[in-house]
Amino acid sequence: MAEARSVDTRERILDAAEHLFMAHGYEGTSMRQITGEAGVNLAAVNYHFGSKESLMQEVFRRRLDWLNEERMRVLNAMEAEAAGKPLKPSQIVDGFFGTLLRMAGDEKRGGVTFLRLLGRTLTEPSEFIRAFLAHEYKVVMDRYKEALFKALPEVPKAEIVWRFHFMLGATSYAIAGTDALRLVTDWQIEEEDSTDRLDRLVPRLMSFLLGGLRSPLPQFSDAVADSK
Amino acid sequence: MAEARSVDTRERILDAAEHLFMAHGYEGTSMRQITGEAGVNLAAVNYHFGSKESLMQEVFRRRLDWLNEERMRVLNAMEAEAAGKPLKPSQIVDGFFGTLLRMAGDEKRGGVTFLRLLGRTLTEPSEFIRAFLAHEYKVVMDRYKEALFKALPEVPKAEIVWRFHFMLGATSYAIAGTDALRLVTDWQIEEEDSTDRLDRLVPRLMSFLLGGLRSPLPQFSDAVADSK
DNA sequence: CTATGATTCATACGTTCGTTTTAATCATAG
DNA sequence: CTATGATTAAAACGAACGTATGAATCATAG
Repeated sequence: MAEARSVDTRERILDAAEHLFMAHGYEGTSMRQITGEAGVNLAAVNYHFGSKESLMQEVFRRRLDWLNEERMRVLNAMEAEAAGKPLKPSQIVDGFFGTLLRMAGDEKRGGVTFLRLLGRTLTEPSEFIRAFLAHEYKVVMDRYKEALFKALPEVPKAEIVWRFHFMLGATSYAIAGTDALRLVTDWQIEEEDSTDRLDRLVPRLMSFLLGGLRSPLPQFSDAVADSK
Repeated sequence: MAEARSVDTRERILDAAEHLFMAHGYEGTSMRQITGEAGVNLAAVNYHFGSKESLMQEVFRRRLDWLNEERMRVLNAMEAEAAGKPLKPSQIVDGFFGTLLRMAGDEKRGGVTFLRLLGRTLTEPSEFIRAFLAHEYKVVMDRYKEALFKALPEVPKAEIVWRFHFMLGATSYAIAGTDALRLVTDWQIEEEDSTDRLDRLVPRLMSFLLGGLRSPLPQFSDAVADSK
């Protein structure tokens, strides 16, 4: 079997697709752009992946498989160490979001490009993408939610789920918008080079997420006089 | 001038476009879908708006003009009341994000549909949309950032800008993902009807945002031994 | 060296896209 | 009632899309 060339071609296509999907979105990227940037023939995508949709899924699977396994490894290790006792919220948050962010420093795992793609894709309208991501994420997400339930027994589960959701959003923006929202915020802050910025983003975001997660519970205006 | 029909048509197109852009994204929505749902002729969009891009801009302008003016009104009123003294962070956050969220309860102003569209679009890849939104947002954003700088004089400005960014992300997800991430999180929480959910979302999110905003400042690992 | 299967290539297919054109229809002013 | 300008309608445009086809090219097994 002659796989030497095809592996190269596959990888080149995945890299180009990852980059272009990040920059222009799924619908906004054409097969001709992808094969053009990858320097391969137009038909190569359908030959190696079958379709554009399958290519997109493979782009994500290539990175998410590792990420989710790593998250599982980290959580398992922490829970083994704790020996049945609840984990600290900061541990759990770091296991889920910190692992993700540290992935950005690893160019072998896609670096910031994939992280930005992921950040943007979580709000992507395309149905099949959301369904695919939901499926890929579900098992890990459930484990981390359970850990949070255990770590914060006095907080209603609904509240924890909401705050997990908020944390996802803040993280997604922190990644995706590292340059996207620079336009909006205009920054005017002392410039840091990108690796430096990433190093500092982790503690910055982590501090914000933990502050939000441990914030006092909201008081609903109908808390006493409940109408229904 | 016979404007009776054209106003109806314009509005019908804008409503359909708002809904479809929210559901399938800008690139994922075709002119034929829009005119089909609006019940108007295909050529009507180009007649009334000139192009698909201009239509998209008009969809946003119709809502954002009011929103940003309202945000300005609220901020001006609060600052007038404070008479030079710094505002409370909770006031500022509520003025910016609370105003946005309460817009969702106002069906005349687009309701949840527009809010979801906005949430998703802030991470939209299309260049012209981001540029347009940045332009529309800049003035208001700057005023609110200044207010936060004044309210939190002991916090470095860079940190405030980052946290504003994080808050935007959390809010965006809170809106856009009200059903998008239901797949991912699987919820399994007691179901609330949608108006009830929105009523409760505001204090929930506000509590999270304020917790994050006022969280202890992050400690950078190189804080003491600075290499450069 | 040749045969074989994997891969690459140029090219074309059928659709759908946003936009444009030209004619029909409408509301209203004179 | 008729003329006029605004709006709607039907049809078509070229371009770009994702995909499929069949021949050329490659690496390797026998």
